[in-house]
Amino acid sequence: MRDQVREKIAGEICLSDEPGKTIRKWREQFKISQQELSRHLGVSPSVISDYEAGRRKSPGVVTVRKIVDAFLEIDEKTGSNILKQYSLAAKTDSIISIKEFAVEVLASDLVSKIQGENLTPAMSLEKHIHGYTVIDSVRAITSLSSFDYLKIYGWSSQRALIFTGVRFGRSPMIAIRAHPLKPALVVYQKPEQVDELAIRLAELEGIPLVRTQLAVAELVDNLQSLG
Amino acid sequence: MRDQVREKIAGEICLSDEPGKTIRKWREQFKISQQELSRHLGVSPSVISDYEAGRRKSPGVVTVRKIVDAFLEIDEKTGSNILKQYSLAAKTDSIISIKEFAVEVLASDLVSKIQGENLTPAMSLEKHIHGYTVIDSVRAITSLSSFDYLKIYGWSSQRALIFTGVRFGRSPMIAIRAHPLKPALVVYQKPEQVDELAIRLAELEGIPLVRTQLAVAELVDNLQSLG
DNA sequence: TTTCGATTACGGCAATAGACGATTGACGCT
DNA sequence: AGCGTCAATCGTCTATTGCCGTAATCGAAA
Repeated sequence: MRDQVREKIAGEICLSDEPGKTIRKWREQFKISQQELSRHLGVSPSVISDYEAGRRKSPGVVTVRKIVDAFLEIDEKTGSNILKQYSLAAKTDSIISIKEFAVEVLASDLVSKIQGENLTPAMSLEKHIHGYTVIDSVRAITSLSSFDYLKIYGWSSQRALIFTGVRFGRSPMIAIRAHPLKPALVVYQKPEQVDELAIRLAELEGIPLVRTQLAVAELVDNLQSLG
Repeated sequence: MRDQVREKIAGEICLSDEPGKTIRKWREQFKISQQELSRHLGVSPSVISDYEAGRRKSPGVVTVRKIVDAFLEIDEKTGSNILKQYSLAAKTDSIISIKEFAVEVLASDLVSKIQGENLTPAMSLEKHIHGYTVIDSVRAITSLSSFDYLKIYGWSSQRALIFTGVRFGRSPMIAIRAHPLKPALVVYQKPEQVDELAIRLAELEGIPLVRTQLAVAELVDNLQSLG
């Protein structure tokens, strides 16, 4: 990814009618001052200013390369890349229960334990589950950000995600599709009904989708007795 | 797609320790002779030979740009065969239009350009936009995986995501909340109506949500005239 | 108001890029 | 052998880059 960003920036500067302005654009995006950039490159600050002002109509590729590499090196030195900008603040009131199994559990055993009905028979339940998370999906819609999904996944993405308060089951599947990490199993607890689209999305992701009619308390008890 | 290949080649030449060799590599892959390239650029053939031999250690970006554009133009004159072959990413059905701005654009300017109405007045439009993606949201639901979201975001998450085919606007916002990268601006193109939840989700993410009644073609034209 | 840090504008200069033309070499075809 | 095409090498010249230093400007803070 670093090399792709590197190439992207260089390409953009190279192709710009106003390479100086593009250099500035990227420098600002990296939140780097001209002073800092000039120090890093070991040149006078007026050099950077002149480049960005377009004094040089056709900077050489060696110069462009040095500048682009400086952007990346300074960013890495300060540890503030894009992904790390995201807030670490987390809200956990959507997580009803979460547990890592001491011993991995077969998905089929878990489904049996919660008297689950497989809505995606084409999906194998011969998977190993390392843990589960029970999520209040009504709360999750409004209170969970992307980073919170990492909390939901806990230590392993090889887990069962169980959603309570589900009406048609679309929203959880949409969120799962959008997130880079995928669960091993998805369970809807007492949904009003399960939308056909939700089943299709599950199949597209290759994730078994299961329905259970157990109450939340019983569901959690049964899950905690596993592993 | 053409612009991506263009940028790729330029970036590669620019970043190469031996730009001359990289120029030759791409010329050969486009199956263009030095003679043909020199004729197209209106320079002496020895100029091309000198560049490729590395006689110039740091060719200027204007020169690189001319050369790259010559590759593409010559290829296009003969049926774009190489350009098609070397597309970097298959354009998914869901991406109607995508572009990186050469110079960042203010969100407020973009919104004006598409005659947008801000549905989240508490959200500032004083943001810098680096690019946009126009997404067919009906297709996106079933056909886009998490990886494809990275394509949507292109190289900068400081972009405007524009969703067409929106009914209530819930699904796009849910997907955005679930994904680690956040856009700077979300636009719904001619939604049936915008669900209150969608607005709330946008506010929770601190992302301005805008509605536009422009037709897709006009919307894309206006966007492409930016930056 | 003063100070300071950041940025800008510009003169100056050595080194290099951009481009030309002449010459040479390799190859295939007639 | 002669010719055309393609490519390589090199001397040369003009324009521009890469960089310096200096002075001025700007905005924020004291």
